[in-house]
Amino acid sequence: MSEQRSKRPTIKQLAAHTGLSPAAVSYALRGIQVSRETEARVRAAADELGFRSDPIARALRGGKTHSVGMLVASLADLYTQELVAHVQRELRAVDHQLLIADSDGDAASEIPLALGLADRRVDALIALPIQPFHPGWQEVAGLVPLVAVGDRIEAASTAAEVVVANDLGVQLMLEHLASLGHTRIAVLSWRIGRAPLRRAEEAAEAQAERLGIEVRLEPCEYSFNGSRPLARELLAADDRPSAIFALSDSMALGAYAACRELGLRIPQDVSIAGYDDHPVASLLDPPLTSIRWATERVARIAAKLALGAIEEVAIERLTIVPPVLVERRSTGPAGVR
Amino acid sequence: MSEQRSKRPTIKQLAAHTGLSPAAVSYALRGIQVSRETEARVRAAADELGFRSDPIARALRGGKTHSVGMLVASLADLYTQELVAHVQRELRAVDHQLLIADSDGDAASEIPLALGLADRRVDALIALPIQPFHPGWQEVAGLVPLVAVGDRIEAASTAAEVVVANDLGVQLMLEHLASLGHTRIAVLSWRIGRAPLRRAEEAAEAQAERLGIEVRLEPCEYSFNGSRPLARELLAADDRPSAIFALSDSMALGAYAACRELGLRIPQDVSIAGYDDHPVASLLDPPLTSIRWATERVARIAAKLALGAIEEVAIERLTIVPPVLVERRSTGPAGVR
DNA sequence: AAGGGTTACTTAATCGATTCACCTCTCATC
DNA sequence: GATGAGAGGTGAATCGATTAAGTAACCCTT
Repeated sequence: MSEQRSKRPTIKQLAAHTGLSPAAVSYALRGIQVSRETEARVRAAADELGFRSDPIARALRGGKTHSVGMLVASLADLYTQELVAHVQRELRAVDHQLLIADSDGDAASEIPLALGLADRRVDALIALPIQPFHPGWQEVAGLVPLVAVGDRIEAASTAAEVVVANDLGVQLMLEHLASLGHTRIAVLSWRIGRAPLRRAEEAAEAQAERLGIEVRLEPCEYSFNGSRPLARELLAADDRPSAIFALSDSMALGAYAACRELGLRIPQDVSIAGYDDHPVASLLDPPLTSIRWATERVARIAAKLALGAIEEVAIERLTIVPPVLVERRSTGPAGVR
Repeated sequence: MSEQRSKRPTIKQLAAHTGLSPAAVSYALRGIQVSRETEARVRAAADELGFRSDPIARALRGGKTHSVGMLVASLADLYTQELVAHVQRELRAVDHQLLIADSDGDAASEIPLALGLADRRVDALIALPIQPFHPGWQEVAGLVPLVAVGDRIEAASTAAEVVVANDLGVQLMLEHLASLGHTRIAVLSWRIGRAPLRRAEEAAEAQAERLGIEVRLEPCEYSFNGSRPLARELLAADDRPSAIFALSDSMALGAYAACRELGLRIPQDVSIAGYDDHPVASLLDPPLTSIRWATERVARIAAKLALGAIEEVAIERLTIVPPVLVERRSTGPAGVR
């Protein structure tokens, strides 16, 4: 029972073991161009030796790798984590591997990371772009079927897009806050100058003008730990906003924590609103007003589209997901300070 | 400006472009065995043509892939998501790729998934094992440096282990609940018969005996959506437990949701306790009593260990993380029903 | 029995980078 | 000026699987 050869058997060893050529074994394993008898013999030998086809070798030759890449902007963010989890689940069902790259909000690293995934021969790439206008996407799309999620990728011909109408989401929330009498609202966005959530920010500014309210875009790390100190700073200032609208629930959580630290009551002292409607939103104290956009469904669609693009079947090129406002108790009438 | 050749340049094209042999280019790119002049020329050409070394080809030849695999038991779980996020961040800092596999609680798929990651030539594998005694780990460990997180992998000689003393964590919580007068406690665990959190369950049973309380292990999906219906069922029963101890915060969230649905107050009607102390735990209504074990630190350590194993530097073989009880307001005296 | 068409294979090239074995200079040394 | 060492390369094999092209055997047809 010497387990000496810790090496896995190759197709060559299978060939030797069955008295066939490597090519014949390769064909047999895929059940083409061989007799029933040979196929059975090869399969038996494969089972006996514990043969597993080497994905790396197959990839090099140009075949499918049965892997899908996913490029996200912040794995520290709850909704991104949800997306990843759901995509993973879909992929697992069809025995595909998930490769993750996280730009961590750094716009400059987005394209290189995408190219890196393409280099690893992912069969498709699901991207949550932060720089949808970057020309580099064109090169990426030339290397691998590209599925854009959340935002459109304008700079390239993607295989498919699942777009959340974030301009509408922002509008819904700002209208809600404005109707409660809030006129000075801080919007926790993204590290400015690096990776603007451009469309959402533009929508916020447009709505501010339309509604006649003041909206301040605050650059932020896209996570709980990133938003807490910022929220604290904003809320401790003399001219603190009467409402904070975080462009993700994770950031809203940071604002909650900041309120706790400062002894501010939600929503009496300050209203907090989130975005994404993560499962925890309804369980917070108080329950968080947020924008829901069917994270799970989006993830599923994205995964299906990626797999569809791999199989080269016809897929829906553009899916637009309309977000809805979920009003809970973290937003209330603006105080009279 | 024809972008016709969407193919990336290979080392062979670099060779043609510089008038050298492919071998020389290969050496030059790594700065060995070539003159300064040649090296500079090759680098210049590489930049000009936008050359990126093919990780797949390198992997096939046996070199490093600059990727690390991570095998988790439920990507739907919040603490797992945290671990993944932090590991990813560490890897990104050294330009490594993360490959994820999720057994989704299915014990039978754990070893095949690990082998699948090994097949993809990950340089190291970080695993959160659910079957630490499975002999298959030996084969995995023979193929790739293996870092166990959370639980020990008994069946194989791992490269390193970061072990959370979950028996202690379970003990702390059960003592806490017992001291509050709870004598009938439901422990939300794991789908029984598939992937027992064996040590935690054993600890729970041992403590139940020691403390003279009744503990019922309830098989559960390791996530918010998995625990909600189960918790609802438990709480709707006539002989409902006076406390629910969920072995992850995600499952505790499901219990919260169930309480909302049933109109039960926490902790007056039922105490809820979690495990992991996720950032949201303190922001819930009421704040969740949980067990903290430094998720982020564990993730960082695991990543460092994996990278250390890759570099073949000496690393700490065994790190034991002691969990602590974080008492908040979701647990209270047992009611007098 | 010669020709055409299958079937079931084998041989060899290929994917891109690495590395072993070898070759050719140059330069210092005796 | 022969000897040896080292620098700076080149050629070919290699990793494991796939696939185009070729071949041998066989059956069927006329």
